[in-house]
Amino acid sequence: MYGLVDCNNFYASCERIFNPKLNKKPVIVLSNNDGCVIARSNESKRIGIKMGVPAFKIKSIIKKFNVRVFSTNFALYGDISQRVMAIISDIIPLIEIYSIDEAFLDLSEFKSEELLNIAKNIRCEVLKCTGIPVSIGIAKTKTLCKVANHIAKNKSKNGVFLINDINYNQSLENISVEKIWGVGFKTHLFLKKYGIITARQLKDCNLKWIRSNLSVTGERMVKELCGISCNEINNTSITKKSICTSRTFGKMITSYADLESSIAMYTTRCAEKLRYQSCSAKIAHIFITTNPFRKDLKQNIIYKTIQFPVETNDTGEILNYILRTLKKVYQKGYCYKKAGVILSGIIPTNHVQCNIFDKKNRKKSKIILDTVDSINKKMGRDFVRHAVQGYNNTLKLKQQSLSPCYTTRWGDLLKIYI
DNA sequence: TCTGGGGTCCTAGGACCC
DNA sequence: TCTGGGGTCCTAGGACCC
Repeated sequence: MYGLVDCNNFYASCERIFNPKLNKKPVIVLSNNDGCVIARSNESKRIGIKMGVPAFKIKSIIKKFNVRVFSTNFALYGDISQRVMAIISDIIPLIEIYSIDEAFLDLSEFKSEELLNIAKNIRCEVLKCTGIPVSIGIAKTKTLCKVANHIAKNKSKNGVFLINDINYNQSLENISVEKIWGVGFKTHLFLKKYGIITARQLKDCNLKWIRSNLSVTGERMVKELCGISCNEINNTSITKKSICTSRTFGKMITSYADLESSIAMYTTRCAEKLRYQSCSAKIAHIFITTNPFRKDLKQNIIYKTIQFPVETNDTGEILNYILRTLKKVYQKGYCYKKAGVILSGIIPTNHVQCNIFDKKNRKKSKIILDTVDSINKKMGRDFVRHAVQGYNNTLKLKQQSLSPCYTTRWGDLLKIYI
């Protein structure tokens, strides 16, 4: 048996921990630049605020219902997430951290009659130690756990639900197919065309037909709905196969210098992430796009791939390749709105095969990189930086409603007056 | 005025090999 | 008239996830 712990309205719940005045009030959290809604408390869902809607389109609702609005505070959410995961790990030895607010549990070692009590215990502990409410679904496969979790979020279930032989068919009957893990926009349209509306109908589909129309991923999904596990707990690999840093700019950018310093910053972040997982990359992609919502402006998308001669995680070296390419592909006369850097072809640094013509002293640069990383860790991000990154404040994110970093910054520590 | 960021996996088709 | 058979590797693009 598997379990799935899912934090309820995670970002909104994080904002409430240190600000109990927000309890029972509608809360929303916005994406970067305070653009779109990316988290909603139950109260916000009830007044009709949809996921992903641009903030400027719901101004009147925010005012009318006095919705509490927050900019994203990833330092806070990331730290709270680690605490939640640590508590779950203390109770269940084998877990897979699936996302910032979800973890799958391997429950195969436990007796079936214990399962509900274990889940209730996890719920209590997480709430007591972090203030985050969670829901837990238990079932034979991960996909069914997702269904169980969905049901657990129903008020009458008290946050815990187990799918067993008795309630199995009924549970699938009551859930529509687009809620199933792995059914997205396109698949939903396809299934609808054939009259497949409920999860139970999907479960009863012919596997060969599913395979030929929805490929092996669809086949696995349906098997999982039938209770055949195709997706084990994976707690091994934390190394990423691609690493991306991209941002939408607060203001549109026209100058090459601004573009260059932003690309330099994304490159720096990517290289840091790469070193953090002790890996090196062979390929970089850069992209720069104009604002697709501004139909009145000329549109342009630049996308370029760069191969390095040897895999590397050296910020300076990668910057060199990327900025030289940027200079070549940059086109004047457009208002750019978004840019990013992606690194791929990632392997562990100790697997890197040297190039006979490689002139770089890699031992020396490793010492420099380690030193820079350790200084920046102690003194704060970008304390030591490449000059090309600049100190340009016009590239800063718009974050008008940022809450304090209660748990990660000394200056933001909560003060209590008695 | 204003519209996020970061990932994974699969497949088809091209280029190549003997 | 008629033009084989069996592979691998790579990449772009699609679909999905949070």
